[in-house]
Amino acid sequence: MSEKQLDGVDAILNQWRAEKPELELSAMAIIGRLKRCEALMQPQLEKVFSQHGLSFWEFDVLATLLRSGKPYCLAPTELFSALMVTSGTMTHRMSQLEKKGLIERFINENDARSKLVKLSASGFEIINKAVDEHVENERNIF
Amino acid sequence: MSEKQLDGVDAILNQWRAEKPELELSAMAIIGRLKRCEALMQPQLEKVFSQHGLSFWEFDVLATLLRSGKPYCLAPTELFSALMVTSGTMTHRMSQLEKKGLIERFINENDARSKLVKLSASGFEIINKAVDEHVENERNIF
DNA sequence: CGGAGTTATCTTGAATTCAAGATAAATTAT
DNA sequence: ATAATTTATCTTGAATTCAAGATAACTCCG
Repeated sequence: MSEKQLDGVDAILNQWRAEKPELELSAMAIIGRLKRCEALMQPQLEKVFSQHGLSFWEFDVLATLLRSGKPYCLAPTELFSALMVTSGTMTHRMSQLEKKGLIERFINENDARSKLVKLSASGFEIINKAVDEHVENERNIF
Repeated sequence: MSEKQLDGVDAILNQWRAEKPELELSAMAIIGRLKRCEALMQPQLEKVFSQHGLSFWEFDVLATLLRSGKPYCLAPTELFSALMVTSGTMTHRMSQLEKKGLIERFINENDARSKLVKLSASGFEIINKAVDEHVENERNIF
């Protein structure tokens, strides 16, 4: 029953065995395949995003707003914390999404340091459909 | 025995359950955790690289040369194919590594279109040690 | 109240990457 | 042999990101 299909990771492991036989590679094998999984999955996921005119990061921001629930509105810090990017990156993303009309921004009554971010009507429409297809896509990947 | 420790992915799944209960999230749960794993591992791996004065991509290029075996020399196309980046990215990486003295380049006698890439003596020293520690680091991550 | 420290955001400049096009060398077909 | 095609690499310009520093608004304490 032992499978002998060599994959790309096996090829790399074999090179290491030849060049540095003293290395204990079991951990590398697992981490390597984990990375491989991600790399193979990425383009598949992006296919669905682009069908809705979205890039990966645009999907990410809009989906975060959607799943936050009504009124689909968060402060920038909540967003970049959830998305694990810097505040500077978030500033850039918000301005792009605002240009595309997918989000709207407005004053936070409770804290003048924030301009809140909210899904626009069209942003909601688009991300709502895109999420459905994304989830279906993830299921198909298995 | 069922663990009830909520992780970041669980929190996201719960948000989706509240906002869009019709979604079937089992695939998202797995893919989400896979991404989470990668995101958590990355800084840990970079810690070792930086101890050797290397960034992630520098380690990647040098390690690819090392595991190719003597004479630690490949054509640019072999490198960017292995590394899954574009040729333009590879051009940039090679020029940076050459500036740092970690690789050397020279004429390919068999094909004048290529300038071959070879680990320098110092490049070999550095990547050889870095790989040892990297493998150890990967083992510790478990 | 008023200054010190904290927090939220934005700005700037550099690094990294890719896509698309340009260039030059090798290969193939006539 | 030579034109057409393919292959290998590099160049260019745009996109995305981050780190570090700047700003402005809050909070807290005496």
